[in-house]
Amino acid sequence: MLHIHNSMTKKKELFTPIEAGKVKLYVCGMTVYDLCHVGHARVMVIFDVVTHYLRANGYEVTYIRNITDIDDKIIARAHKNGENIKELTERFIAEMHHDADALGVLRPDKEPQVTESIVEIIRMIETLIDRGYAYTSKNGDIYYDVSAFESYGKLSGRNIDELRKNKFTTTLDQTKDDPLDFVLWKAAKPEEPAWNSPWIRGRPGWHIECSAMSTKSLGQRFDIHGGGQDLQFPHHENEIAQSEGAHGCQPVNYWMHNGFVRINNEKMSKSLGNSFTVREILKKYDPEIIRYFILNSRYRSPLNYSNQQLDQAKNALTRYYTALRDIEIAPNIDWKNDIYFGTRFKMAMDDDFNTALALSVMAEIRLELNKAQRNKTQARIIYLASLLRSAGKILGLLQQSAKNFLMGNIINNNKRTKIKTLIETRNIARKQRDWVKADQMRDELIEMGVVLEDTNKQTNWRNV
RNA sequence: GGCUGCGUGGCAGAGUGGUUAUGCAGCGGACUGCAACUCCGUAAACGCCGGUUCGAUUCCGACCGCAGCCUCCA
Repeated sequence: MLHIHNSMTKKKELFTPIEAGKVKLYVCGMTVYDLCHVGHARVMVIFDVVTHYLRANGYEVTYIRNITDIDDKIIARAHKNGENIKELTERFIAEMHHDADALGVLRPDKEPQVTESIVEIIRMIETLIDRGYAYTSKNGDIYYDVSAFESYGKLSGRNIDELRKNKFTTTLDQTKDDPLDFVLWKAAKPEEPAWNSPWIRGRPGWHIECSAMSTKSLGQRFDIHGGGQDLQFPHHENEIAQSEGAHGCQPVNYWMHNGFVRINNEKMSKSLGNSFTVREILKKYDPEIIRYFILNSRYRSPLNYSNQQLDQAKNALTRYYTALRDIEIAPNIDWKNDIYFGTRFKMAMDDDFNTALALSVMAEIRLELNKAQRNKTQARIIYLASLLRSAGKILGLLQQSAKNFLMGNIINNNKRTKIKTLIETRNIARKQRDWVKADQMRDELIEMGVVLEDTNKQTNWRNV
């Protein structure tokens, strides 16, 4: 029985979909003006696992992750680059897909873009005006009237009066009736992209697009809405105000917010200038290492980024793949049918997607697998290795060939040949009990970043 | 200032009112020509102070420290 921590109630709740057997999931995706950083990777990986797990439980999942392709920062970046906005956003959408693919993140079922949803956005704003939740300001912008929405603040635990106090001390926007009101539609400056509307020619505000796109893709009510913790306020709060204001019903049943990635105990973010792009990390680490690193802690906790952490993840994965090396997988073996490990894996995942605990079960499977290898119990070896691959599939781990993970860095054929030659020479020396020569060969390989493992049958090698 | 959340062994990270995961690293042993791999064993923790309790790391309260949101942000 799957339980999900609902940010709205701050409790773990039994998951019950609106429609039996189906799950509608919406996740706030990227604003595309730069490369993905680790924080983006975290959202993508987490909800990829959520989707995998729901599907493994037999749900038919519709997974929507939007792309914000028009906003102030995009305009500013395009201007700075001297680049066309469309070119810029298309470029970074492609880059995002590149990173997502590398990380083994499946594409969502749909990735709606704001610029392709203007009609729906305008329609929703009209509804909000009709229903008394929005007004036209003096300068022609359309604002949401927060005071009209009684339960404003319920998701983030804000008190409207407290918020007002803070707002008054900072900015006072003369065009708004209330400093808390937020813009739904705003006038575009001359060179900015703009669309015709019943009001001023302009473009949508920041929050309305998610309300419009989730409605467009999933309907007025859906099961799960996900995103980073920083979106809880004001973005998701405003989304609720918009959707509920327009439709008169609660839009989302379960809100899931993932914790931040931190670096040196500080939130990683572009504005702080302390972010690492996925691309940078991929230069040094296999993408699966990033995935393991992300899934080794619970999605709601903060995640500290450091090279030491990635190295630990790398060592752990090396041990998994070492255990899996040279074993044929039986594809019909499914973790769900395993009483001992499978049940505990499921219990972990059922507990609000406790991937860290699920990984500890996988570590136990690995131990049993290694024991089976020592005992040479062939059927058991195949079973456990298949079990490991099957469970790993939910987490998007252990899906590549062991050789690829362990030896993949060295793609240069000459180098491979040299490694092979050195190993052969060394093994001849070993037969002749010429240990000095044999050790020379091995040292030379270590210099090349290659570690040897002798077995009775053969000598295996892998990258350091 | 307001509102959240957090503080677990060397590092990372689960979890629990009593038997105290897991990973990486360490130590001892087995295996090995020596290593590596692997296995066996081992040590080590619950911020501080009170309270509740037969018993608290786990519940409650104060304190200290940290992070986040309140402005763009995954």
